[in-house]
Amino acid sequence: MVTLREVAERAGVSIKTVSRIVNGDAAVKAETRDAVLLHIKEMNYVPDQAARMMRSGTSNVVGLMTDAVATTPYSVDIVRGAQAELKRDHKTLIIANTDGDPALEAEYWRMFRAHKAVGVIYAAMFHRSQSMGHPDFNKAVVLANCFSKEGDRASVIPDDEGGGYAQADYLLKLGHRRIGIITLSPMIEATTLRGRGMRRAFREHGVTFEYDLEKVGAVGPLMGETVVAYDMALSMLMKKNRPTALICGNDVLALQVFSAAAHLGLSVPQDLSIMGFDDLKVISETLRPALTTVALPYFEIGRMAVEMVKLASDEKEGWAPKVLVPCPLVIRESCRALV
Amino acid sequence: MVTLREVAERAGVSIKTVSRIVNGDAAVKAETRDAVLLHIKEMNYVPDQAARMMRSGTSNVVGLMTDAVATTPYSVDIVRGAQAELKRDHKTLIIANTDGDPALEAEYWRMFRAHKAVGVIYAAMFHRSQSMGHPDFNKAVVLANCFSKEGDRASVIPDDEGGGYAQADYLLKLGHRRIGIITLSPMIEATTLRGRGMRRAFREHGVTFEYDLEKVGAVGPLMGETVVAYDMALSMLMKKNRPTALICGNDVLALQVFSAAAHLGLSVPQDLSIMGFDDLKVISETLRPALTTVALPYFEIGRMAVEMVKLASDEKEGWAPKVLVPCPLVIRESCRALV
DNA sequence: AATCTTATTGACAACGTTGTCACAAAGGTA
DNA sequence: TACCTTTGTGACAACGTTGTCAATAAGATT
Repeated sequence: MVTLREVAERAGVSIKTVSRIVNGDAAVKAETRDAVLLHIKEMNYVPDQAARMMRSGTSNVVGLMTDAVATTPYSVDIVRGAQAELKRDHKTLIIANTDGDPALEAEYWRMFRAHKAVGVIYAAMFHRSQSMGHPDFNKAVVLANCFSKEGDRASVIPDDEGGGYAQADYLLKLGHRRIGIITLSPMIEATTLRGRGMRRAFREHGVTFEYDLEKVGAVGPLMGETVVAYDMALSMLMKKNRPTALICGNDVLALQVFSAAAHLGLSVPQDLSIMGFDDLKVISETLRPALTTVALPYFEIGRMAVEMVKLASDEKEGWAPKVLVPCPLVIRESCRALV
Repeated sequence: MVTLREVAERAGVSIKTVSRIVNGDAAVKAETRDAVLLHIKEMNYVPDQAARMMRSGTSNVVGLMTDAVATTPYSVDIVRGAQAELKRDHKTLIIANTDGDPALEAEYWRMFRAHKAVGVIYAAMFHRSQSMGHPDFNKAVVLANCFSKEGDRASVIPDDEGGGYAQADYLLKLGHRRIGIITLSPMIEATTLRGRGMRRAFREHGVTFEYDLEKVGAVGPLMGETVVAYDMALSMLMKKNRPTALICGNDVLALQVFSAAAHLGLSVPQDLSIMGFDDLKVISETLRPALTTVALPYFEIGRMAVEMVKLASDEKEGWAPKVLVPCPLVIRESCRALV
C-alpha cells in the first residue's frame, strides 16, 4: 500500500505537503502541487481511510439499519436514494439487516459505533411507529419510513394520508360511487392514515363512505402475512351490487384483484377499475392493462434521510422533525371513467 | 469514546491486558478477565475499528459492487445471502452502486481499497459475461451472477442450463407437446444456456423442438428493455394450433402472459399452463393460480460469493473456479397435467 | 538449593494520517 | 535599514490498537 511518506520521499517534499495537496489545502505553491500530483497519480496513491478515521475521529460512512428493507422488493429504492445523495460527497453506505432480531440490532449499533458512522438511517419495511431500544449510538439517527413512538427522533415518512386521498379522489372524479377498499393490515400506521385521506375525499365529493365495502386484504403477523385479497375481491365482486372500482393497499393486493377479476370473467377496466399503491414496477408496469397506482416515494425517502443525517450534526439535541414526502398518483390504464 | 486506556486505568491493569481480553486471548488469568470484562461492559467499551484496521492492515469489511443488483427487486437476495454469511464472523458489507457508470466504478474500487476491504463481490443484474477493467484492487474479487470474459476470475453463477431443463422437463412430463417459449434478451448468457437445457429435455423426451414457437419477450437495451411478452403471447395464443403451455424467461414475462390469457378468456391452468423463472415472490406467490416457476437462487449465490471471498485469501494467484448453483423447480398451480 | 518451565502481565513501538506550531524566504511598509 | 506580514514548507505529536519482547511470579524438575 502506497503511503504519504512514500509519495513524499519520491517527490522530495515532506509528508505534510503531500497531505495538504491530497486534501486540497490552498497553501501550496502551484508548481509543487503539480509535481506531487503527478507522483500521486503515478504511484496510484489512495489515502488510508483507517488512518484518516483514527486521526480525525470521524469517518465518511453512514449506516443503514433495516428490518428487511434492503432485502425486499418493496423498498430497495430507499437504498438507491440514500446512495445517490451519499455519492455527492463521497460518503459510503454500510448496511445492516436485522431481520427484526433485537440482539442483532444491538450488535449492529455497536458496529456502527466502531466504524464511527456519522449517522444512521433506521428504515422499516412498513410505515409504522417504531420504538427503538437504547441505540447506544450518539450520532445522528434518522428514521425512514417509520417514526418513533416517543416522537423524539427525526423521521422521513411518506404522506400516506395524501396518498389515500389521491386514490379515492381520482376514482370519485372518474364518476365512481360504489368503491370497494382492500386494505393492508390495520396494524400498519399507513392503513389508518390512508383511510383518513380516503374519507376526506369522499366527504369532499359528498359521497357516503360505506364501511361494509372495506375489507382487510392481508392478515397475520406483519412480516409474514397472508395475502387474502383474492378471496376478498371474489366475495365483493360476486355480490349483485358489486363495486365498480377497487382501491388496494398495495400493488400486490391489486395483482390478486386482477386475478380475481380474470377468474370471474370481468375485464379491467371495462367492468372493474383497480387502483394500487406503491408503484412496484414489476407489477404496475407489467400488468396489462398497466396499473394505475399511487407511488411510494422510497427513492426520495432514502435521499432525504441522508440529507437529514447531514443536517442533524448542526442541530441541537431535541431536533426531531417529521418530514412528509408526497405520494404522487401514477395514472396508467386500470381505471376508467364512468359515463 | 471509551478507549482501551481508559478501561485499563479503571481496572488497574495495562492496556495490553484489556486488549487481550477483548480479543479472547487465552493467556489471561480468569479472575483478571472477569474483573475487566465487568468494566468493559459497564463503560460500554467498543473497539475502534479504525485503529484496528490501521494496526492490522486489514479490515472486516467486504465490498459489494453492483450495476444495479442491490436496487432491483430481482436480485436483492444476493445482498441478504451475503450478509447472512458475513454475519457469522462479524464482518460488514459496504455496498456500492455503479448504475453501470465506469467512472463511478473506478472510484468505488479506490474506495474499497481505502477501506481495506478484504474482498469484493462484483454482482451483475443479469447472468452474463462481464469484462472488468483493471480493478486497481489487489484482494479477492468474486463475480456473482456473472463471469469474466477472460475466465480469469472466480465466479458464482446460477445453473441456467439446468433451470431451462427443469422448465421443459416438467411440462413434458405433464404431457405437454406443443410448448411455446418466451425468452429474455438473447444478449443475456442465461438465455442461451436455458435454451440448451430445454432442447436437451425435448431430445430426451423424443419431442421435436419447434423453433417457430420460440419468441423473444423483452427487447431493447439490457438495462431498459421493453417487455413485449403480452403481445407475443397474444399472437401465439390466437393461432388455431396454439400451444398448451408457455415457458417464460422470468416471472415478469409470465405475469404478462397471465394478462394475455385473461384477455383472451383462457383460464390458467385449464386452457393454458404457464411456467415462470426467478421465483420473484411478489409475483409468483401472489398470482392466482400461483405461479409454477424455477427459482433463481440469489440468496445462495450471495452467500456462496462471500464464502469464496473468504476462501480466496488462501488460494494462489490463478484461482478462478466457476461455481454453479442449482435452480430448483418450484411447483405451484399454474401448470396442469394433460390427460 | 539451584535451575528450568510455564503462566501472567506490562512497556514500547508502529500503523498512516492530520493538527499544531515553527521556521525560512519573500515581499511590503515605515 | 529595521520591522512586519504573507506565503510556503516541514518537524513532531497524537489518534487507539496490537505485535514483539521482556519481566515477574509461581510452580516443577533436577
